[in-house]
Parts: sequence; C-alpha cells; structure tokens
Amino acid sequence: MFRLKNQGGGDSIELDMDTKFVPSDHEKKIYDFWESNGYLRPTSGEPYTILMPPPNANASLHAGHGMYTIDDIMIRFKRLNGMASLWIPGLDHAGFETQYVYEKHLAKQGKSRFDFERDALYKDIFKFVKENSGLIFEQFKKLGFLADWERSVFTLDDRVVLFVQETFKKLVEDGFVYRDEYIVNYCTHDGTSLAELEIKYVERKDPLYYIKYGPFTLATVRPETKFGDTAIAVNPKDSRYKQWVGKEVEVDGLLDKFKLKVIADEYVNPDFGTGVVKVTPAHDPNDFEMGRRHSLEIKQVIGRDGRLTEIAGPYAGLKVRVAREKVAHDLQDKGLMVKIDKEYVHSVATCYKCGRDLEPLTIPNWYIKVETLKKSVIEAVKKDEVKFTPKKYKKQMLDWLEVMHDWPISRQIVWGIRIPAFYHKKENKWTIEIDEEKQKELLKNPDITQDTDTFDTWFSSGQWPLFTLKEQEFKTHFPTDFMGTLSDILKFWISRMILFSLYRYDKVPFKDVYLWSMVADSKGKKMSKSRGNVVNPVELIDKYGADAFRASLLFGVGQGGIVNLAEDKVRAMRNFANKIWNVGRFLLTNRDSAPSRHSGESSDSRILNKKDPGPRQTWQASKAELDSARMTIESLQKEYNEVKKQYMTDMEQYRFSTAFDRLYEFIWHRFADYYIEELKDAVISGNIEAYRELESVYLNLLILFHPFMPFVTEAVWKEIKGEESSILNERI
RNA sequence: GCGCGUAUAGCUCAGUGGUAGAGCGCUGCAUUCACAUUGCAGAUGUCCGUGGUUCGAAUCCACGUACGCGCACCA
Repeated sequence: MFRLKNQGGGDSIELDMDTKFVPSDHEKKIYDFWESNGYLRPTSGEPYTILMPPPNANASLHAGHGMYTIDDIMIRFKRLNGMASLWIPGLDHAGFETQYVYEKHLAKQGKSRFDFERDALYKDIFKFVKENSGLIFEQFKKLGFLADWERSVFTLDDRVVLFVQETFKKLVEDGFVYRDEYIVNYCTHDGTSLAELEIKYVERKDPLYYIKYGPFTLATVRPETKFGDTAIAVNPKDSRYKQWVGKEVEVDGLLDKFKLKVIADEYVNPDFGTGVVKVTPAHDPNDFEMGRRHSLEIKQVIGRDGRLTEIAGPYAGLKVRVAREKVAHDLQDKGLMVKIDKEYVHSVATCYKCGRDLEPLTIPNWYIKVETLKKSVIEAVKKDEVKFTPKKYKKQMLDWLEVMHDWPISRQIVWGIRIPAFYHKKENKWTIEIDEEKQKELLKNPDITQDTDTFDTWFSSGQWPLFTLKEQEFKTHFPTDFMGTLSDILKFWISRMILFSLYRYDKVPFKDVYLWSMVADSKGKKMSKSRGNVVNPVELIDKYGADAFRASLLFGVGQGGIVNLAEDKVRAMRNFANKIWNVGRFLLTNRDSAPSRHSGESSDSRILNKKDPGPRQTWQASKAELDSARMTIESLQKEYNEVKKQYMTDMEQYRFSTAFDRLYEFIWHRFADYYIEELKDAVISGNIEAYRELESVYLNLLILFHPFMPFVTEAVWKEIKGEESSILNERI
C-alpha cells in the first residue's frame, strides 16, 4: 500500500508503495468499497442494461464463466461513458441438469429419486440447491463483476413461475400448443424425454443385420424392435419392389407368422441396404412420421424402463441391448439371418448428460407449434433488430430457424416449473389453470389430476428478459442493450428469448448479441474431466489476481473463437498489471521532486491542476533540453489521441481483444518504455510540464483500461487521488 | 452430403495488395534508476498446396488438402 506519511513538521513525505502490485492486498478491499458505496448500481444517465445469463443455481465457477468478463467490460465501459449501467444477475434452476446432479448425490447415499414422493423430492432438491447456491456470485465478485446482486432473479421465484405459466396459458389459448402422443427421445436412465437440441449424436460401429422378412431381405441395426413393426416400406420409384406395394405379405417372425402391409414412401433410400425398411412407428422418429403418413398402428415394444414389453413374448422384460443380441441369435438359429455387416458405422442418439443411448418412445407431450412463431424471429434477425457478433452467428441462427421443429416442452422430472394443466378423466379434456386457489378447487374433484411433468428449462429461461426487469423499466430499459453469452446456447436460449419476447411484447429482448466461444486449454482443446485438462479459474485468480485472469481471456484471442486459457498468459498479464502499478509508483515518487510545491496547496491540485503555471520552477535546463522535452510531449499527446480514437472504435464494435492488445502495446512499449524513459531525466530534475503530461496521459489510460483490469487501475487511482476516490466516477 | 470458418515463428495467435508481427519460450548483454513480475539486443518463417488476376499476392479469386463449427442423413 501507498501512504503519504507526514512526519514531524509535515514537510518530509515518504513514499510507501509496494514495489509489486499484490492483488490480494487490494482486490477484496476494492470490491467491498464498490459494494458499500453503491457502485454496483446505476448512476444517473441514459440507461444501459445487460441481463446476466443466469448460471445454474448450484454451479461453481468454471473457466467458461470467465467470459462473463465481457459483460462486465461493457458495463464498466458504458459507465465510464456516462451511462447508467445496470447489470441484473440471476440464477437458473436448470431443471434436468440440477436433478441429474442431485440424483448423483442421492446415489452416493444409496438412494434414488424413485424412493421419494414428488413433493418431498422437490423440496429436497430445493433445499439442496439453496445450500449450494450463492457460491458462484461470490466468485463473480472475486472477478470484480459490477452487477446489482440485490436484484438477482431466480427462475423459481414465485413471480417467475407465475409469468412462465401465464405464457403457457396464453400459448394454449392462442392455439400454439398441442398435446400429443409423440415420438420423443427418451433417456431410460434419467427418466425423461429430451428435446432435439439436447441429443448428442455419436459415431459408432454397430452390427447391421440383414434379415429375411417375408419375401424381402432387409437391413436393420435394431432387430429387437421387430415386434413393433406395423408395415414394410420401399421407395415408390424402386422397380424391384413395385409389385408388392399396397399388398400384404406374410412374414415369418420369431414368435409366429403375421401379415404386414407393404407401403411406398419417399423416405426410403433405395440405395441403402436392400432398399427395404421395416416400419416401427413406436420406436423410430422416421418410422413414426411414415406411420402418420400411412395411418399405421403404433405398437410399443419398449417401455420407459428400457425393457421390452409383453408384446415381445419371451423377450419381455429384457433390456434392449440384451434383447437385441438374443433376437439376433435366435434369428440366426431359425435361418432368418442372411448376413451381418459388422463394420457398419452410423451415428447414434445419446443422452448429452449421461451418454447412454436414447430410446425413441412415444410419450404424451405438450408441444409448441413454432411454424408461425418463428416467422417473426426470422424477420427480426434478418432485419438486424438483433445484431450478432461475430457475424457468422446470424447465418447460423437463420439456418437453424429454418429447420426448427415443434418444440416438446414436457419433461418427466420433478425439478422445475410444473405444467399447470389439469386432466378431467371423465370428460377426457385438459384445463389450464394458473390461479393457485382455482387449482386447489379443481383438485378437489377426484376425477381431476394435474400433469406431473415440468417445463423444459429453456421454456422458462427463454423468457428471462421478460421477468428480470421491473414493470416500469420496460418503457426505459427494453429492449436491453447487450447480451453476451456462450455460443453453444445460441439455439437453446437466444432463439427462444427472441421468440418469447416477440410473442409477448412484440419487441426483441436485446439489440446486440455477443457470442463468445469456448474457453479451451492452452492448446485449444476443449476442457473435459476425461482429458484431465480442466483449469480451475479460482486457483489462477488466487495466484495471479483477477485482473490477470480477466485479461488473459482477451489477450491474443482471435476471432476464430476459441479462447486459450494458459497459465503462461495469465502470468504475463499479472506482469502487465504490475507494470501499470509501477508506472503509478514512478509518478508518485517524482511528484515530490517537482519543486513548485508550496505549503498551502494539496499535492493533488498542485500536480493535476493544469492551469497552475508552476511559477517557482527552479529547474535549470538548457533551451535544447526544454525543446526536446516539449517535442516528446507533443508526440506523446498525438500518439495518445490516436490510440484513444482507435480504442473507442474497437470498443463500440465489440473488438475487445483488439482494444486490449492496442492499449497493452501502447501502455507498456510506448508510454513506459519510450515516453517515460525519454522524459525521465526532465521529470526527475523538476520539469513540471513533463511530469504533468505524463501523469495526465497515465490517468486517462487508467480510465480507458479500467474495464479490462478494474482492480489494479482502481488501486493506483486511489493511490494518486486518495482512498475515497474511485475511477468509476471518471468519464472517458 | 450442404453451409460457415480457419491454415502465418517451437507454442498460442495478430496483421496487411508493396521491408513478415506480438505474447510466451529461446540466446546474449545490462542493472544502486518505478518495475528482475525489468530493460536493451538477437535468432527463428516455402505466411498449407496448386493455378489465376496484378507492375507486384502471404494478402484478392478459383480449385485442392487438413482441421474446427453448424445443419441434414444415418433402416
């Protein structure tokens, strides 16, 4: 720490500023200062609003979260530009994710969620989440984030739940929701269906069985589903099979002989396998579609438990995988197996969470019809009402919107917002009721039950911008200004936020979307536990300081997207923070060499008041030396102005890395290495003009640089301007 | 298969129609000086390949190759 110690008569001033910037000596203290002095909340001025992408409530900081720094940079930058920056944080209940974590927690105690009643389980998870939440905000504070924590919104807050249910009700009333037996990808392990986006496809080698099927031979990887076949399909243009189309053929199954209709459908690729497909509408999405087109019966062979149903006769109760091998074996025994292609590579739908194969099953689900709703989203994106940075995401968004299908929003889990749909057994109809009193009233009728499913998490978080602001703020703060978030949730989240916002408020939720990419290891490889390359940001922050960590996410980062987090880089940034600190130290040391000091004036105004002519200059210098110093000063001024101009452009265009690199280069290699060295002799021997110029440019640089490295800039600012001052009160 | 992007020093990446750049790493020198978390100097490159446009291409264009991402398909 730096202190001016007035000893004795007060004339001898001793400098006591550490030769090194030690982050831990400053960061906590500075953050507390910001927090207790209201710097987390907006000042007066034009509103600038960012809604923080809500992290999972029970999450703790991982490297990817570091990129929230971008949002903080914008908040600080705009504040320094005189705007009323408001950053509203929040937490997401993250339905499936969190329940998954909780179930692992239960498993450790030898329990499973099936041991609990619905309400008890919900309460337990709620407690679990409450106990584990808040940690991430503390870590965000370590990173210096200037968010208004008191306004934090949790996606299970009462008013949020109500709002989300309201949206559902409105969607139902407007005819955008339907309930249907529909084929979904179901994880039999996690016990829930997943949306298209949550599926992870993996390439895998599986045997492709060529089996005899009536007069045909056909290829399948899933012989065990044959008990659910309700047709055989060929391509209508396939001359080989034309004679069979529309006829029934007798098939010798494993259990008995049965008759199947042969249908013609464009879906069938005549070049694949034998050009003949068995149609199992209950267990294959494409077959399901074909089944719809041809009004085929749906026969469930696999249950939600992942085991074969009684339709499978002797195979009933077997798990899918076991059944497959047994069926294949038995087919072979009966001479129905033509050949097995063991080299067949295909991609398999797996659960993104647990990695197990998903079972396409038919399950009743609430669906949102997106055909009409997405039109306005496409239009808004095309018209740049929402702008994307980097630009490539606009195209990606539009491409995806084109193929966006109806969205199944029911999840068979407890942790989430329960769907406010009530079923009348006798009348066989559904009622949507969001009023709690009326819900109780309904449930008094023994023939009425509430749907046990909850909404897909993205159904609620997709409405994030609609329930984070206060009612009256919609006039002044909406659309919000900036949405900085991870690129991999572009489709999950960004698209839905725009959709819901346009649906309910007829406005886009934000003007700019900035997508940062994955934070990877030093080699650009994705961090993963299995790879063992996961970097814990907290350790880096403790070791090198928050500023260094933040800066390392910006320094030398290309537009390609991947951010390499390398300890070397963090260390280099720590060194840079130290450089900034030491420039301040140099200036303070020499503040007192300026001989123009007179007792009645504070040191601040003496040095910083440019109007002060410094009349008592006793410095003796040759004219040549003076001229040389003056020329250097002019050149510094010019160079600084140019740097500032480019900085402003970079910042407005969200080229954070470029802005940072430029300042880094200028501060270190021009300002410190060149200008200070050039003017050093003059300063030391008392040329106050040179001193003032250096200090003035330095202070301005601190302001420009503050959004990137908030702590060190504030720390030096306080050294120079006093403990109670803050760089956040300055304007660029 | 379709679309998008990337390819530059040992590593990670900037960059520009006219002499090839940074950080880290490496080599040498300096040091009572704000900073050794420092400074100065230095070495290191078929700027992915091929062809084209041009007075001139690492830069623009085409094709190819490799990698990354998105989408679709996957019986």
